[in-house]
Amino acid sequence: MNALPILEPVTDETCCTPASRPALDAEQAKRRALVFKALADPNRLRLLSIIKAESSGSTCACDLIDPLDLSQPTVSHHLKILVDAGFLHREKRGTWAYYSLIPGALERAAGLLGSL
Amino acid sequence: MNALPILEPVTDETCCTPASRPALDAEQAKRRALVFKALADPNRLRLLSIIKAESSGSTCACDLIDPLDLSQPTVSHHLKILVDAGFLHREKRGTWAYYSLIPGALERAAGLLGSL
DNA sequence: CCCGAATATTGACCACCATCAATATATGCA
DNA sequence: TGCATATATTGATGGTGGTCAATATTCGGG
Repeated sequence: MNALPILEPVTDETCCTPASRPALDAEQAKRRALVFKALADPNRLRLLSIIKAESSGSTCACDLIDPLDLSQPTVSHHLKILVDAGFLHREKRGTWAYYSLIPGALERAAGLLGSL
Repeated sequence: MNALPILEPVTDETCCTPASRPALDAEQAKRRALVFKALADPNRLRLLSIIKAESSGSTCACDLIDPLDLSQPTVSHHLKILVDAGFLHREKRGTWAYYSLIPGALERAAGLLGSL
C-alpha cells in the first residue's frame, strides 16, 4: 500500500530551504525518487508538455495517442503513472477521459531539487 | 557519440518561458528524460544531498560509502551516473576522488520542469 | 620497485519497466 | 437491449537498471 500521493502538498520538506539541512534519510529519498521516476520517460514528458500546452485546461486522452507514436494501452499506462505521481488529474466525461495538470505540481517537483 | 552532457548550459530551451510553446519533440524529450533518470534513484538523491550539505565544496568518495548502505562499486557507479548527467564534478587528488555539485545544475534541472 | 589503499571497471544476476496484442469495462445511442 | 466507441486492464516479452563479488587501475610511501 503506501498509497500516498507522491507529490504531497507544501510541507516543511518542500519549502523554506534552511541554510543547512541534514542529508536526506532513506525514506524521504525513496519517496522523492518516485516523483523523478515518473518524469524519467520521454513519452511521459511529452504527455505533460502537450497537456500543458493546451489552451483549454484539459486534454482528451484521444488527442494524446496520435502525437506520441504509441499504442492506446501504452498511453493509458503512462497517463496512469502521471496521475498516481500527482502530476495529472483525470476527469471522465461520458466515454472520454480528460486530463489536466494539477496546479503547482511541476513547481513542487522542481522545489524538491532545491531542497535536497 | 552523442556524448553531450545532458544538463546543457542555459539555452533557449531552458529559460525565458514564453507564454505558449510547441510541445516537446521526441528528441528533446529523450534528452530531458535522461536528466530525470539520473535523479530517479533514492541513493543518487542521497548522494546529491550529502554532497550539497557538505560545508566544504567537495566530498571525498570515501565519505559517501558508509552513509548509504551500498558496496563501494555501487556507490562509484551512482557517482559516475551523476557526473555523466552533469550534476557532479569529479576531481582526483592522489588516490582520492572528490566530488562537488556543479553550480546551477540542480537549478537548471528544476528549470526543465518549468519549461515543459 | 614493490606493497597497500582508494577508486573504477567488468561480468553476472535479479527486479523492474516500457511496450504491445488481446481482452475487459463502461458509456452513449438506436 | 444490443451495438459501437473510448478507455482501462491483463499477460507476455524484450530491454534496462541496481546491485554485488571479483578484478583492474592508479597512486603514494617505504
